[in-house]
Amino acid sequence: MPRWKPDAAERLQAAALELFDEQGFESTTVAEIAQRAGLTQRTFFNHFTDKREVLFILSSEIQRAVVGEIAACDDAVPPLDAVVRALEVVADGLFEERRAVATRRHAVIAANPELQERELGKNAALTDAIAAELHARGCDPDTAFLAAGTAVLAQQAAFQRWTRPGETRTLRHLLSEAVRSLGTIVSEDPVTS
Amino acid sequence: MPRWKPDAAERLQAAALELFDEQGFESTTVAEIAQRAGLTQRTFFNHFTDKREVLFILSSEIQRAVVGEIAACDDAVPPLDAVVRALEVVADGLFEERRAVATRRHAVIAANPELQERELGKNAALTDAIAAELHARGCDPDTAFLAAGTAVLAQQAAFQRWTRPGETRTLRHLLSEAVRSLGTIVSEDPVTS
DNA sequence: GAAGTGATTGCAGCTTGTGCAATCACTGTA
DNA sequence: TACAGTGATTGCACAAGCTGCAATCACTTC
Repeated sequence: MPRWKPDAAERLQAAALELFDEQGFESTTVAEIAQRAGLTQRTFFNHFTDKREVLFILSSEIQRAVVGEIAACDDAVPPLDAVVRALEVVADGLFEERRAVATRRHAVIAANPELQERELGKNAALTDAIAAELHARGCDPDTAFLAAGTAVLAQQAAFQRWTRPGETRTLRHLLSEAVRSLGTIVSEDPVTS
Repeated sequence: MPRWKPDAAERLQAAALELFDEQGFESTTVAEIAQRAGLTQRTFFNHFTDKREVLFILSSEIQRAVVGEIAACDDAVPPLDAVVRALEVVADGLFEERRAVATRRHAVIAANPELQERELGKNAALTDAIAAELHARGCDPDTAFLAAGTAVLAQQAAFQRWTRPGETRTLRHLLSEAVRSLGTIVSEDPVTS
């Protein structure tokens, strides 16, 4: 018998998601979360830098996956296309099987401004990481940032839809739909054409 | 003689900007800021909901201005173009004359993750407000979000450059340049063409 | 002259988050 | 078997952010 039950971080995340769902983020204390996971407040802060971070366990893995896919992509592929393809692969590999949890989590985040800000921060970090990778592939920094930002924007729109109750299409499908819409929107703009 | 010195919020903002610049955001306490402004911590929290908010006095005004410009725009103008034109007008009307302060403020924000998250939150709020206005003009919600997000992304890229030391071009100029780059990036993408 | 307004303040209290030292089952080594 | 080392967990003390409530007091209004 191990000294401690395993998967402390996962247990904390599950407890947090339940409590935020039941009572809301603000009126849930870290002590409560830890208690439901059979741990203490101090231990919570050993695993997560702050209360919000408990809902973002996966983001570093997602970021690594996306950047890796871009790096593996042929250099001839234009920047935006490279990023979109990477996001599609990751959508299939990491998101699709987690749709149920992702939807609950998304509802919790949507209900609280602090959590929304943290999610925006994670998206920005993803954008910067993508831009850095594009830069490493030879893109100039400004183009890299715009291409990364455009792709993440499409991802955001697709994710929004993907977590709507009643929506059954895959994230990959919604993503390429969003990218197509973007093409229309930008090409209709007199300044760009 | 008035009972209290006027412009408490502005004084607090000036004091905060100085202190954050001198010592950093984290190692500056709200009590310190209030003291330098000749007030107390309690009064600080009467004016601002939290410590970060003191650097974002103008954002509500900016948001109102942008939305107003879009509303005043001819309905025949396509969505992205309408938003970009509005951002250009506001760039001239609210930003250009504040370049010096904006640059100091931007440096402070860039140095602290919490402040960056708050700025992302403000940009997201702006995006949502723009999308709502586009929707009111007849856009479907998804197109509205993508058009708003694209414009704000360009604004972000332009603002980034505008606050770089040595950069002398106007924000309006940098903004239309960013929009043009976006056009190139998106039109080079096989998926959208 | 009396009553009302509103920006400011003090204070008590809760929560978040950190530093530091201690615990204690498990592991590897002599 | 003995014994030192590792590492996840914990308690405690404490700084700082933030809130609710009641009080102050110059200025305004009737």
